[in-house]
Amino acid sequence: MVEQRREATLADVARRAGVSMATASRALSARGPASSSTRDRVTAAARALGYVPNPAARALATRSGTRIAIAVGGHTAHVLNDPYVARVTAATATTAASREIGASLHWLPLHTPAALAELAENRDISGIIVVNPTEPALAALPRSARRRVAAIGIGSRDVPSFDVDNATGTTRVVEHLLATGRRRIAMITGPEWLPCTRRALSAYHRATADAGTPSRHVPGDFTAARGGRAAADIMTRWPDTDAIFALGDLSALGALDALRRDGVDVPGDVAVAGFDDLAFAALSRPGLTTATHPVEAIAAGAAAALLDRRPVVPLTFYPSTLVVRGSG
Amino acid sequence: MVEQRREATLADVARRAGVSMATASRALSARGPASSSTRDRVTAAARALGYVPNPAARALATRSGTRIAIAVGGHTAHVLNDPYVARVTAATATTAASREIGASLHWLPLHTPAALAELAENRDISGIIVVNPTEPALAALPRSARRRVAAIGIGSRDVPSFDVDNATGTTRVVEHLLATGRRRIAMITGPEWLPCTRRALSAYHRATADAGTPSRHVPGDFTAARGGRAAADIMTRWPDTDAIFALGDLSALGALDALRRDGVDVPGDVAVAGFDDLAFAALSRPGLTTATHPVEAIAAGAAAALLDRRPVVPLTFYPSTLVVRGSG
DNA sequence: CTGTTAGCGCTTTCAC
DNA sequence: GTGAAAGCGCTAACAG
Repeated sequence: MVEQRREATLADVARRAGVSMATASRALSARGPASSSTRDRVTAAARALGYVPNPAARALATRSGTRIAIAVGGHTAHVLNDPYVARVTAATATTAASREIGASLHWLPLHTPAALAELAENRDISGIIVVNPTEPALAALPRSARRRVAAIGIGSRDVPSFDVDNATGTTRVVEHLLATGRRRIAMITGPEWLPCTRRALSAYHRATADAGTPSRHVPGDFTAARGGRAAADIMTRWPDTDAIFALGDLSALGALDALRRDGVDVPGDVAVAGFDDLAFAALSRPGLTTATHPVEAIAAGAAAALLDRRPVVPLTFYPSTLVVRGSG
Repeated sequence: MVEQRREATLADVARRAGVSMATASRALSARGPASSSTRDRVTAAARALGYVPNPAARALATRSGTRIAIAVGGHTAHVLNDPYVARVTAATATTAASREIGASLHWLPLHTPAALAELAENRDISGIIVVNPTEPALAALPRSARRRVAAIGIGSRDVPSFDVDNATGTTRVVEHLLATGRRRIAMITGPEWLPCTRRALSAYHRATADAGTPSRHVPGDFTAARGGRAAADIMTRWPDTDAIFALGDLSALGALDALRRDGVDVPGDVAVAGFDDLAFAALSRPGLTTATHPVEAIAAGAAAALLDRRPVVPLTFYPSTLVVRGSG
């Protein structure tokens, strides 16, 4: 740690290394030609001076942007208060910090698919992480947005997707319920406009079909209140249901509560399982059986892909593992 | 919305308004002199061109930074995964978005008070929000950091504090417990090194003293596990305790669970109350009695103070209100 | 009140 | 492989 009166600039580094600023820039950014001896001298000078590049200057010169935007679709700006969104934001802001940039959080009105494209036009934004995008929003992206957008949820030809493997996670949960003797398993999903839960729904259909048991599906919205209503709904329509799997712990906890209130014993009469493994899943009584969701790793992966601008596989799935607790 | 081949720059605006760039800059930023007629012309030109200032250029010229940093003290970087920290980050990133900047999240090792000062040196950072700072960290700040740091927690002569009014919140909770007949109320606080909970502790001491009831205090760390252990500890040391108040819903839920496991009836034998009103406080059985904590408003207030660089009162308290549920 | 003139710190042609 | 020079878009003296 070298103390400097004012922050060292590239000019200082170049001077100390006895080269021009242009050379110093190339050597440091490893872009363009540079002899290895020069590179070493420049690197040494930079370290000696405690040189840290000025992101604003770099952004201005390269038009690369100064922050990574997180965009979340929803009916109201209220989605920005969701704990899941908060986790994504914190993880992104941590990754961003290590690259000397920031993260900003934006609401995308659900019925304005052009909003995402508009964000992508903003040259001050290095890249965008779209959380739970819809197909129309993705389709409205101009080609120029390629490599500038990554999705946590479904992707598209141009937008790589980083997501939890909710198909396998779902399969594991359903198989666990089947293995413990459940035969009439109902599922509560996310909002119907949310495409990224479709894979989970298919996995559920397949798992129940394979077992020769019925499929019973009710959409939710990831809130506890709606989860409770969905559970009541399920028990009315299919009174012999012996397990409820909700895609989201919050909904599952809401379901758990509703069942209990209606005098249904959990897990005696009906098993309940969730998805996400939130901190609170371990605190309910009975504890909530669920599947993990590595949000932090997913957000970090998406952010890194965006910032590194390196070619990336179109679909990256992060594994989800079963967590068995008392509820089912 | 006007479509432009390339983004309009200040030069375009100035040209269209028939003034110099300097004048356009003054007119738009409302800094420095400018006749109102000029101002109007410039504003109109800017709107017509759909002009949006380039934050990177502005940051470079003014050295004002491109992001707001959130710094959280803790023993390990694990504190960055805390849901409370995530809420603060999301709220800050939202406020930042409206100012075209970003937010980054940083861990401050607890025993390196200089880490905060070092962050404050970074000229790419517009301002810092310190979450739960310690006195040594604040004391280590150079004078040059004035107006660049705001605290969510304790402040100092130079650092304004934005915090929930946990003294009043605590008083309300304790008075509620007293009003419902509790007489031996114990309190679980945060870590002992965390100064921002002291006010709450004093309020607790005062409220119990006023009522002529004993004070029973055990430190915690805001986690559920520790809350559970603290509750067990309390019941061992003071078996006649009839209420436990935890400064943090997570701890309260942990306490609730531990009591239940030990066969203690809640609220029959012992009432339990928390603080924060997390989403999950409403989902436990019995529901958790608690006090609200307007994290989003606090973070937005701190961020705005930092970005506006306007004089700010040293201490801003956000009100906390009692939420009575089944646990006490 | 307004225009001119220098930068802010970095990258990037384009010669050499 | 390296250097000179021209910006990126904006603000801040300093004259007038």
